Amino acid sequence: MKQLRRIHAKMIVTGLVLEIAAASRLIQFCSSSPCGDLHYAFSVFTQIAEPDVFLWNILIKGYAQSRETAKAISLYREMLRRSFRPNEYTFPVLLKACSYVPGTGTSVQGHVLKTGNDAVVEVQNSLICMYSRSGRVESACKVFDTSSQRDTVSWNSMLDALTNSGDMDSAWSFFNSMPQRNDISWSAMINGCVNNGLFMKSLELFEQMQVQNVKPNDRTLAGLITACSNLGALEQGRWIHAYIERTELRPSLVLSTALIDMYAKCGCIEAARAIFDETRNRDLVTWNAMINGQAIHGNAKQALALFDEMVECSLTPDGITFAGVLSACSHAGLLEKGQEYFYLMTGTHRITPDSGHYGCMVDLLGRAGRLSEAEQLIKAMPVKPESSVWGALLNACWVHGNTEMGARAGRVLMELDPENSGRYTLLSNIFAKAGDWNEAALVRKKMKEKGIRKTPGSSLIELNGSLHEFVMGDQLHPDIEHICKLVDDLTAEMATSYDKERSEALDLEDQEEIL
DNA sequence: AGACCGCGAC
Repeated sequence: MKQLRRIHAKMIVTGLVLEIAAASRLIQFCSSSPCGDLHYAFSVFTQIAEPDVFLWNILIKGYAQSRETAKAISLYREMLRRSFRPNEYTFPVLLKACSYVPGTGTSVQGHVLKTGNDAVVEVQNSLICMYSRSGRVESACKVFDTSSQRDTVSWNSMLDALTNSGDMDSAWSFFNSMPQRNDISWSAMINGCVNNGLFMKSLELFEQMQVQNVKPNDRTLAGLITACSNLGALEQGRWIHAYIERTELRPSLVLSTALIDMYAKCGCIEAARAIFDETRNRDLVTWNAMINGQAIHGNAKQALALFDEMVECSLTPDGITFAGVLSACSHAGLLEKGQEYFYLMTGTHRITPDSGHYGCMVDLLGRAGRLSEAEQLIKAMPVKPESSVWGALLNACWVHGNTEMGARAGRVLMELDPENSGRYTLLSNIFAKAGDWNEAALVRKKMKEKGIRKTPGSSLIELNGSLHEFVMGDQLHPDIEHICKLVDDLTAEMATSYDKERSEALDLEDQEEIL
């Protein structure tokens, strides 16, 4: 930009700015280069008496790409007002902006027809994407079905629209009927599976993709890593990591971030940290992955240190950053710190907290025994509290033995989350703790009547490449005796420092369920 | 003269 300004100055002196060809190059650079400056481009643009369609187009593109969608659209309106005729290059960039501004897409489609650009394949494809992004699959389908010509992009865009809508059955048959597939088709299908929770399926697809000799791109690999995070499939995750190191000189930022998240979620916080330390040009998402990873592992100190470090690097935290920071505070019971961050988030950064943020605050206040403040906070929430928020309060009521508030929270939870057996158990335990055995039994009866059963707890662990699964109460593991002995020893060790109040004896059935 | 469509990790 510095050099560019110098050139611009020279152009003004020589009168070259008035030459539209020269000025165009200047504006093109400012609006599309990553180190450019959109406002600068705009100010040069405004000084041109007779801009051409090309100039309008690249400015609209600049705004659409930098997410200033409203500005992109108002620029387009201005262009029409000044009687410029949009061409085949105008619509693809404009429609990108339209996906984010409700109600604009359909009228732009009208302009496409009126200006005779409806047969241009890029324009048709952009329409499909626009409808897909605005959640209107049927309209996307209609454009696809009636389009005069289709290229690979058309098919891929339509596939993407189908997976976005969650209709994976249609997506499957569409994928199988495609006349040609490239790496992007495969990555669209793999990511579609991941986004719809079909993690195993996505790994299977990757195998097929390799059989067919299609080279995975960054998007494919990022999707697969996400699948591994969700499955806790560390070994597969490691394999993909090794694959990346084998095939790329340095993993892209997106891949590094996905790997950090995967290792953290699979329990390898050190591996996550190692990648984080090696990652250059970390962005907000990278920091968020690491902060949330430390929070998951209960490392409050590290999470908060990372937050400070991130701010020092002049990055602006967002709602996800604070989700990690607050949950770290909540795990460690750091009430004052948590409050500090909550005010930093809402006051300084003007971020609207979601249910998760409130859940952390309710948990913090509740554990500290400040139950009425916790309840007040829920009542003052501008968004509808999810069940987890009331769950945090119910838990606090159990810890601190507040029966009345517990009953109130319990009632809300029976409405909000009637299938969750844990809530019934906790509420019943609150009554039992207060000696109100009638109420305790009543809650249990209601639970039985509704046929709610406890989902058996299960855990998976991968050790030296083989998977060990434990389901609540099973005795199937070959080493079960050894494992139980170790658990007993650990329990005994913990009991010595266990909060006396919480270990208060209830009847045997209750004890089982709490554990 | 110069450009346009498919992909977003927390």
